[in-house]
Amino acid sequence: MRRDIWQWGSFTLQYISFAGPKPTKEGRRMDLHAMRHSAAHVMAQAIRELYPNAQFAFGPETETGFYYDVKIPGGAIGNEDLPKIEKGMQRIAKGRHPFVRSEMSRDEALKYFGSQEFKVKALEGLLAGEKTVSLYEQNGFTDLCKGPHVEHTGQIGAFSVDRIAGSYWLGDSKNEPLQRVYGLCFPTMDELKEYKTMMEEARKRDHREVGKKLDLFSFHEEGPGFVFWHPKGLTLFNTLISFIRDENDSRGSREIKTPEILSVDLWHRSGHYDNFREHMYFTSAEEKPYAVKPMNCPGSILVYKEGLHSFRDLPLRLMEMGHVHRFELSGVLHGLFRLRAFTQDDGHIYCAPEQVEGEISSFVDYVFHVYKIFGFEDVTVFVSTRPEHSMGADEVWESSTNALKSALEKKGVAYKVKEGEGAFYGPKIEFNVKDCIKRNWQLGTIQVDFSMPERFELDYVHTDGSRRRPVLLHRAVLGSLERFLGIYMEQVVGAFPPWLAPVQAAILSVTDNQNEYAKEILAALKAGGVRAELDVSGERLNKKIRNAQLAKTPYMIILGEKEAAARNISVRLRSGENVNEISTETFVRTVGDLSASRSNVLWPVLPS
RNA sequence: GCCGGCGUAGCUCAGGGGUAGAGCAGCUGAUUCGUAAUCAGCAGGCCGUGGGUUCGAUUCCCACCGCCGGCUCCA
Repeated sequence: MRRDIWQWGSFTLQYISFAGPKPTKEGRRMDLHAMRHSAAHVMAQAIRELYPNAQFAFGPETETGFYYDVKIPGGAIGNEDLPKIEKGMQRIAKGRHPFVRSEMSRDEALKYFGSQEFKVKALEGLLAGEKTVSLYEQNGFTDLCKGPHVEHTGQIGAFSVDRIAGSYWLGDSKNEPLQRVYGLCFPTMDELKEYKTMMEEARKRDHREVGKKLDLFSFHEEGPGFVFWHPKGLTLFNTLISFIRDENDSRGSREIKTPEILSVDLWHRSGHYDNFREHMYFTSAEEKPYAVKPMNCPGSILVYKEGLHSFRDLPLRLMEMGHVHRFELSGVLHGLFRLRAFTQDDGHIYCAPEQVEGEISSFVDYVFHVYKIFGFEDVTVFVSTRPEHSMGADEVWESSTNALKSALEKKGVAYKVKEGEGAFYGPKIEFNVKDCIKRNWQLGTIQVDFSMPERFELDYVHTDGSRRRPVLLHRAVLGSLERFLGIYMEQVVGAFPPWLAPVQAAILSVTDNQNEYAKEILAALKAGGVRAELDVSGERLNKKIRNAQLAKTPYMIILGEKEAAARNISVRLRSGENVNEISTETFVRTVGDLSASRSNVLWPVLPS
């Protein structure tokens, strides 16, 4: 598990119910942190029993348990060791061995841990300033540790040794590689089981599997990190774009489109060359250097600079379905979540300084509105401050960060601060949503930028005729459309609402005798704007239904003798319910209405 | 990029130093059937790529590519 809940490309489950101390079956109040930390020590002991020469680095708790970074000189821990380690841990836990704290001077500790190279490094590095250090011992195993721990190993609750992964001393790939052994630990067995069930659920929802099963997209060796959209996936993608386009239009945004490859000079001027180069693709033509755009702002700025702007034009809201390329290390690619090229619903708002707050305020409303439509009701807001790698004066950073905070405060929107997580050109607000299995995802963002307007000498004519510098706001509601679709696929496990479903209706003839009628119905549905497919495969109805059901098709139009004779249709909903013998017009109108309102409902009033 | 694992038919997966198997999907035929898999037959693979070891490699070794899980990074 990663330490931070908003990270994507992976996810972190938050177990709210475990936020604080909790009584165990022993009736004691136990601190979960101490419990997990203690479990790490017990695991270390179990590992040492298996590999007496194991070298231990750090073993902290995580959000779902703990891990320990280990090196086995001349060997490695294998998957087959995990059950052994777990057994060892169970034995130690059963022994109810007390955790005994002691202190010694740093010099003594250096001698004491002489054979543990990482403990020595820790004492010489991180702990160099300490006079004394604390140790914890259980059952003959002593570790350097500041604690606290539970009283004895019997208080550790339910745990399991989960998996093994690579890591480095101090997390730096230049340092020595270590093995990280992850463990899960919860107060009770029920909670451990619940977590494991949830992980199983998450695996089943994996958008890469959904995409394959529903024939939405694929990946190929020939283009690692680049998605290939299939017809059904692209229908989804285009439907999403048309949705967000409508939302933008109704908020006064004008759409533009700018080139994907632009002169390197532009990227020097924008600061991307200095601050973002390692993520950029470069090319050349006629011996002139170009870069493939990793962001859309410079293109938008060129559009703004074309012509003179009056204060009356502001705020000028431009937006672009910008397809950007960003080089990513091969090891981080992950389905639609982490690509090397993706499409942003990327807006750039040029406004007067006094308009910033109002723009932010209405953007917050916009974001909440859209997320709700997708069933993301639980939104967390973060303000990210100046990162190390950045440009601009401190005062400007401070005032723009304050502008963000004050806009949120005036709206009464609660937020948390993420120090040093802003963009290189300005601070930002990030919007996180929680999906239905409690995973957090970062989606939208709005960023204040005083820097680009300066670099590109943007201006507008003020009321008094003087030239003023506008503020640039960068904003995205969905972020990466590809990634958003991946998240949403996992949210609904491929069962898209009618308005998004690539195939809205599957027309199933009961026997071949209805195939002609089925073709008529197909034409009628298509004419009515319903995305429909015909199944005249000669399979039995059961099989046709099964196929449509596995494809998560919202509506199955069943056409048998009865319907053909009465010239009506029967609808089986994805939910299993039926709306029998209605007119094609009623069906088209109903699906149309539900789609127009982006409803999640399959049918307005379910038959009883 | 780094650490570890994996790569066999369109998909899911068995197998294993003597040259490959299942289920589903596909094709053909029969069946014409009312709410989650009709039956039978056929076809389908340079066992990721390139080297090496060997009489012989898909199997063992090495390198590369890709994928998966992590580290780091990130939309």
